[in-house]
Amino acid sequence: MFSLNPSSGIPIYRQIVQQARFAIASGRVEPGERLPSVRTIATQLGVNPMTVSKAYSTLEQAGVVVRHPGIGMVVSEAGADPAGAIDADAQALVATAKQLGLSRQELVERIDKQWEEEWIDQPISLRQSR
Amino acid sequence: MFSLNPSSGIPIYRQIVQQARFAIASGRVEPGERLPSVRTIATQLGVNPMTVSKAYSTLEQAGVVVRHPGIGMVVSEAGADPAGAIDADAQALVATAKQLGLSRQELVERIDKQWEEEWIDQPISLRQSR
DNA sequence: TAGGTGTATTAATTCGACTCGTACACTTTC
DNA sequence: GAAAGTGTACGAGTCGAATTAATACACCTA
Repeated sequence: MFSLNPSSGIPIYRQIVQQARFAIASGRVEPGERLPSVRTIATQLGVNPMTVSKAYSTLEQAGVVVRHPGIGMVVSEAGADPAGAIDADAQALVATAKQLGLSRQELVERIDKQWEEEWIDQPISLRQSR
Repeated sequence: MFSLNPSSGIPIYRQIVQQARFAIASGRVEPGERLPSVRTIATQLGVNPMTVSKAYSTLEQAGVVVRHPGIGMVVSEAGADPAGAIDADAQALVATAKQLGLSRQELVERIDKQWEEEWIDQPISLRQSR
């Protein structure tokens, strides 16, 4: 389910977070389902269990999964909503915009401009060889 | 014109950048006007001129000011537009949103939600004692 | 030329991010 | 209760980027 790209420069735990998010956002793993155990992934990827745990903690804090003691990490209902993943970034942007005295309208215009210009980067998970 | 908050944890040169941006965005310094010289600020704040220079370089790269050799840093016309200051953040947000498969509409909705919830943090420059 | 402007270069240092080893608390299952 | 599974708190080590500074330089104005 997970694979690493050592040359990407992206930290291991972030790659795991990202891939889990895409797996969930794309419906490959549905709410209520379990993610593979920390040790399973750690063995597969050849990394320390703590590294995987850190990825899972990040996902939990983001509300994507819920920790069930003795069971594992289960995908939450809200976690299936991909919009949640960008709330942190959105919040930072809004804070800056308000500090600078921008109106909501002006901010949205700025977003639109970026939306048209921005290239779509391939997600890491799709770059991997399988 | 500038003051430091040593306990803020924010790097000196960033504090300078931020305060210059607010000074410009608020109209305290208008396009065509000069910012104080590197050495003037450095002496006032008790920091190295290079630190101030780094702040100025950042502002120049952002298009807020223009370098006039032998004269100093002059506020540019475009620099007065506060929207430019958030482009970098906006771009990051849009990239993430596209990766997650959000539509433009969904992203804007997310922004709106944050807009209503978000508290307005006092800008650093207003926190300072004068 | 004298006095002002910003900065290239280099180095020291700090600081946080990342990863891992170990040991632990907890739940399920038998 | 015992065995085998779950995630994690704690601590240490490593690494690299970010920050700041000292110095010397190129440039422009008057």
